Amino acid sequence: MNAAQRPPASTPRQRRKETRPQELLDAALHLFVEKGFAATRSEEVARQAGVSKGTLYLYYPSKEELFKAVVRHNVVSLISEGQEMVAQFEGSSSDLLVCLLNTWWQRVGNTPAAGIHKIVLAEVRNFPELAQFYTDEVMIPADVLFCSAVQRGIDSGEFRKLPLHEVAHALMAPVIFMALHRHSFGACPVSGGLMMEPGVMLQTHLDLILRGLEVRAAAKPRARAQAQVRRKA
Amino acid sequence: MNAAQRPPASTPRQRRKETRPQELLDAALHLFVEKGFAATRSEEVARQAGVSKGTLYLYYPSKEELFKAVVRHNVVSLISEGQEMVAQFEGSSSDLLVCLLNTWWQRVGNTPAAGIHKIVLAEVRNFPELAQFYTDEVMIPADVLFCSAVQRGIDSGEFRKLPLHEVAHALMAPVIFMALHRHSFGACPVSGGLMMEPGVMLQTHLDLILRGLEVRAAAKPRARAQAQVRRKA
DNA sequence: CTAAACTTAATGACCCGCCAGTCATTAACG
DNA sequence: CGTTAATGACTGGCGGGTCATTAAGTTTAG
Repeated sequence: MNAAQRPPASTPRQRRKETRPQELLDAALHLFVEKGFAATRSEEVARQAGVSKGTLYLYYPSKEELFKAVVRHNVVSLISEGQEMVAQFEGSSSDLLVCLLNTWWQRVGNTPAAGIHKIVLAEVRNFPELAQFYTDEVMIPADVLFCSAVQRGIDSGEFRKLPLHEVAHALMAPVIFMALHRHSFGACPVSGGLMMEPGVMLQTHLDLILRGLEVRAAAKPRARAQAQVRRKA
Repeated sequence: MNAAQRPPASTPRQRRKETRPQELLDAALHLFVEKGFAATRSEEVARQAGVSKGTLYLYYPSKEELFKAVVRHNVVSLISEGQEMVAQFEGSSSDLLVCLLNTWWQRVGNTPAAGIHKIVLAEVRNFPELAQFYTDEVMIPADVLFCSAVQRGIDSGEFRKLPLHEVAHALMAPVIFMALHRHSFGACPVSGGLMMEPGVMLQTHLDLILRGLEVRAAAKPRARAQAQVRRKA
């Protein structure tokens, strides 16, 4: 919307080598999340950061490299933070999961950073190099992080023995999915959209899944229903 | 990949008014899912259907209308099918959910149709008209469908009383999310991708969530952990 | 302390390829 | 021979990336 807000409208052609990269990164994050990678024009990123297109290419050699820089700056660091939390946590594993998901929501889901996943999800097939980059630097570390938290609960006897990756997936999917929607439909001025209170959603989800993970309770009435349908397929 | 496979390479300029729309729809579905809406060139759709670009515009007035036709043809019908299943089902509500999710996976998740959601998720913000269209014709009916299945379980006393929309969300998110990934990273030739067996995933997810929904079990040790974190936020 | 000379951040006009949608022309079919 | 399905060259606009030019800030000379 408001182009060139940094220079107070009276200082064209400032030389500020130090602060440019950060400003470009911020502008790029917002626009990428809003429009997607391919649909974002590099000139618009420059404008939003208060510089010309040429200046942008002075700091980042291509749009793709700019995008990678955005990812590195906004996502990668958060994952190692999470890993530390898992390593240091002292309460029950249920509480760890509660803490992990709540923190994720505050630090990622509720910020533009979550929009990055939307972009990547939609566009990796058109940009194979980004697929490798994002898999290595984000997807795999995040998976490891959540698997280790679940493993902790299984080791301590607090959780049932279930397939690690699948549980991690069931754990993350609803929150990521909600974040995705907030950055697509949620940002559209559509009457009748399915709004959902994030707090209620998180609480309900945790309530459901932690009960599902608990080790007690009589075992297998469910397994039969499952098998029954499977036979049909 | 293989352009113009319909005409046996020796019959240019066939007149086949009846069959063209279906062929164009098929070609469009594949390409939209693979590349996204904006990135798919209309000429390529025509090529894949074995006609020229001009012919495409003879049947659909614009790319956007073509897309809507694809959605109507591939998604909308499936939802009413699901509604019928809920109405007619005679077993327990747990079995209904099992059946619903398994069917969804077979009929949507595991087909190109699921890729449509990926596109929409990523691109609605650039095409506001599509937002309204998809909300009205897909999102809301699907939400109603799943909510009614959960409501059925609550009414019968089989499930705990929990917020409807949120439970429906927790129910659908992991399967839709898996489908999304199969159409993005899953389709990339990336070494080290997080592959997941859909069968195992579905089973684990249902196992978790159905236990979570069950009405028995001592109630609130979890609620406290939740509140504890909330206070921190 | 001023001014000329120099270094380099910043600019934006320009190049080039791409693509949605059009329309005058062509030819299949009855 | 008339109707109309099908064609593809064409237009107009867009956008990534470049590069010769401009000027902000710095150093050196007088």
